[in-house]
Amino acid sequence: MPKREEIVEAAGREVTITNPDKVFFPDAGHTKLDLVRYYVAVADGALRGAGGRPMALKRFVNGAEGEFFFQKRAPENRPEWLRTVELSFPSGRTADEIVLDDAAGLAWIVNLGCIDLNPHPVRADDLDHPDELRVDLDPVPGIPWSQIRDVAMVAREALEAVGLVGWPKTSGSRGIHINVRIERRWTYPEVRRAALALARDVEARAPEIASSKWWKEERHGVFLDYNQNAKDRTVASVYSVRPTKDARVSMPLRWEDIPDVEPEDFTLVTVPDLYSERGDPGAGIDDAPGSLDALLDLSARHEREGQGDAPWPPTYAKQPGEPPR
DNA sequence: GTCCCTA
DNA sequence: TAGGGACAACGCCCG
DNA sequence: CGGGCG
Ligand SMILES: [Mn+2]
Ligand SMILES: [Mn+2]
Repeated sequence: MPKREEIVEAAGREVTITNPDKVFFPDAGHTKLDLVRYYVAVADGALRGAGGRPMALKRFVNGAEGEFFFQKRAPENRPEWLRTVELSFPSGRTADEIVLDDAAGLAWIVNLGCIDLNPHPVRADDLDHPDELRVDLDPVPGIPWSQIRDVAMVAREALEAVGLVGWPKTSGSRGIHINVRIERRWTYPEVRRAALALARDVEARAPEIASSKWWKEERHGVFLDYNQNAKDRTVASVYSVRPTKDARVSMPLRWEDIPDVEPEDFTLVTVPDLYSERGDPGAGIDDAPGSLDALLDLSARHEREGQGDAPWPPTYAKQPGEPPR
């Protein structure tokens, strides 16, 4: 019995899917081909989040329950229509990362074993100026969904206070992400400082349930992970399927729906129908890029009041003004 | 998942 | 030609 | 050297 292959047509191209019947989600029974068909069905929405941006590949070649590895450098053998862009690292090393433009690219990376999409917050034509600030809400173990949702609503108020509009989504795991479309006028360190100022403001508004502290030992409730805005960090983007038993999706939400939804409502099975019947709640994200001026003013105020930079993650060189790590 | 080498 | 092995990120700070 | 953290 030769190994079966399936040719999938997407965006006017034919993409070969090897081992289409391989079970990627044993519990739910979804195959690799199911995953490809999912992404083709929600391609416009998924590409609004991941398209046009360099991305890291997180590969689960043995399915969601298997080991994974990251791959930054695009495979040498790739279709000529697949775009890449060269990223540079502080070490001087470089990587040609994949940039998705259409559903065919989506299908092609799923064939590699990618389950979720992990784009950088920049567009391929300007790798130094993010157009997205990411508010990453990470609950510490044991925190209920109701509290995560409450912190999200506080974050919405804090964003509104500095003239910004957030676009919320379930992370597909336990948390919430709020993406903020911004003008491409600030560098990575500036966007990170803006995210830190927002995290501190949310903690000040809701000190019982929110924390901006990097050290796990000092955290409580929901941690606002400002470091996820450092250069070279990626976040699973909208409509990404996550490697959970039930194939959960990172689902864009309308703010008014947040009180009524649970993360488990959104899966590889349920989302395509929601998408075709109710449309994409994140469709307007590109309409009005915002300014970080007010949030950076808040950061400057924090600095004057004795709250300067906060710790950076491992693998980053010590920054000027950074407290002990 | 794919490539490359070897038995 | 079947099968095994290699390979697929970022790479610093602190005590 | 192990442990920090996504
Ligand atoms: Mn998170
Ligand atoms: Mn995080």
